[in-house]
Amino acid sequence: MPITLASWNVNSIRARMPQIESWLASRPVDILALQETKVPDPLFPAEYFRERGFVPVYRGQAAYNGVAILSREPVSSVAAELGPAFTDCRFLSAATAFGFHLVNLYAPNGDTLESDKFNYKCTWYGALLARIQELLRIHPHLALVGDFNLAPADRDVYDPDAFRESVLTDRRIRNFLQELEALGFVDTFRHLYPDAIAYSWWDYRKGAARRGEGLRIDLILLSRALLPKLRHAGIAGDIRSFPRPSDHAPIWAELDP
DNA sequence: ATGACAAGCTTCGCTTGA
Repeated sequence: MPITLASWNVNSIRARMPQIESWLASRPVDILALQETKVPDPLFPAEYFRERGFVPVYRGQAAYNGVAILSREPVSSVAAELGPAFTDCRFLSAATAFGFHLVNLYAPNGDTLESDKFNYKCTWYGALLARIQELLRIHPHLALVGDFNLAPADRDVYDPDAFRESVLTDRRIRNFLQELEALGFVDTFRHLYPDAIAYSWWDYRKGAARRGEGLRIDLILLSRALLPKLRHAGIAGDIRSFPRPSDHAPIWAELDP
């Protein structure tokens, strides 16, 4: 049986419990990384997931950010600190029982190119890159998943001209992905489907999902050592037509055990 | 030039998201 690794920016785990339940029923997963849980740790619905056979690890805060890993098997070496300068909950790494180390990330959006938030996004990505370099030396079988707030190429954007000066497509941000690729990481979906047009996020406004106007900003990257195990990858875009959806779809990859 | 949806907190209005 292949191992299913999935990632989903749920935009509030408490608001999204019905959708999480129905998606997990339609596609059983072995390990699921969540972003934007928007819940402090004491209020995380840990018991709900334990009752359904998951080991939950999570690091959240009120209102914003928040990351979690739900695993069918115990995890170890859990780390949530990216550095003293980063107090927001956007990073969670763990050793899994599925033959790889996992990093779950929720990259800052960056607001506008001129904003302090964009400077923070660049600083954050710099720290992430340093951490990944360290981790990769120790754990060559490394999966890097989450909401990157980064569209790798113009074909990942429904209207590239409209996003030409965007914090999601800016050269400095795309360079961080290229640095990861230089370390040997591969964008699994793009690797399997070089020409596919598929998105993982749609604006809630303007009927963007219905019109097919989205972005592919959620990614599952596998290290060079782990890539030979990749069998399938996909984006569960149909989740967007369900009631009260997240603005992001779950993404998944199947790996050989 | 602007808002449009959605969620949570600052809760009947504001901030943030992407």
